[in-house]
Amino acid sequence: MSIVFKALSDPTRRRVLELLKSGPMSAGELSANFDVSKPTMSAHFAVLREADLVASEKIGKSVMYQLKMTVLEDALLGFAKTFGWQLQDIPEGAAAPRSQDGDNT
Amino acid sequence: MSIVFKALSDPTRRRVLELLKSGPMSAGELSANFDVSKPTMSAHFAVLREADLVASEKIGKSVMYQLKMTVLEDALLGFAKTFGWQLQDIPEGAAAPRSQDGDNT
DNA sequence: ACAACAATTCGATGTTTAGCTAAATATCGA
DNA sequence: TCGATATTTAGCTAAACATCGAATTGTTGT
Repeated sequence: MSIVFKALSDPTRRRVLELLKSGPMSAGELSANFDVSKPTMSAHFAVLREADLVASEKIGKSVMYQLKMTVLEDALLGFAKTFGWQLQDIPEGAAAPRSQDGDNT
Repeated sequence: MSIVFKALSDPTRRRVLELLKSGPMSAGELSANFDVSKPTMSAHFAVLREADLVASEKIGKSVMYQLKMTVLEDALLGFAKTFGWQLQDIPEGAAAPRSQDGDNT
């Protein structure tokens, strides 16, 4: 659980997860969204892999990354529960309060 | 948001928050629950303070710490929302799946 | 004033992290 | 096999963290 929170404590990694929300993406495609070197991104991927938040599969020259939603959900839920909360899916059409991201640092 | 997750990435700090769930406690009382030095605990408190997860007030010789539930809730919620989840209070008498804590490392 | 206590700050040490460049590895197409 | 492309590994620096014992600050009771 600590390693999941540690993985989430970096904005780059959180955004990687968010990008993966819409489907699997290659390391290269993901990297293109950030202003850091490929090796640095690779290190971030390694952290996410170690936290088991993503699965990786080599396809041809590329490595595809896929979000492991349930792992993320379970970690968050596990913690939330100790504070008397539970997670619930927001219904599809529920006038999304558009990702009011706020402080992303 | 990063600093909140960073604060939560340490089991000692998570347990401090959990202890504070049941009400305010002094630095000393909190420290008594852990097997680390006072200075180390003090550093953990500082991290929690910086993340605004706790409020501190000096009362006599002691410093009382109080959990800032709403800050914790907002941080968690803010992140959960980007993944299509929302937080909900678990109803009081809801046969608590007793804090099945699991991996706490 | 002073001793006792609570908590924090200080200084030292070892570990981890984010970031870089350069080099190595793996795969594909010609 | 050669060259191009994609990703990771190696090796490094600088900054951040965790932890401790010792010293310091602030408060209370005598």
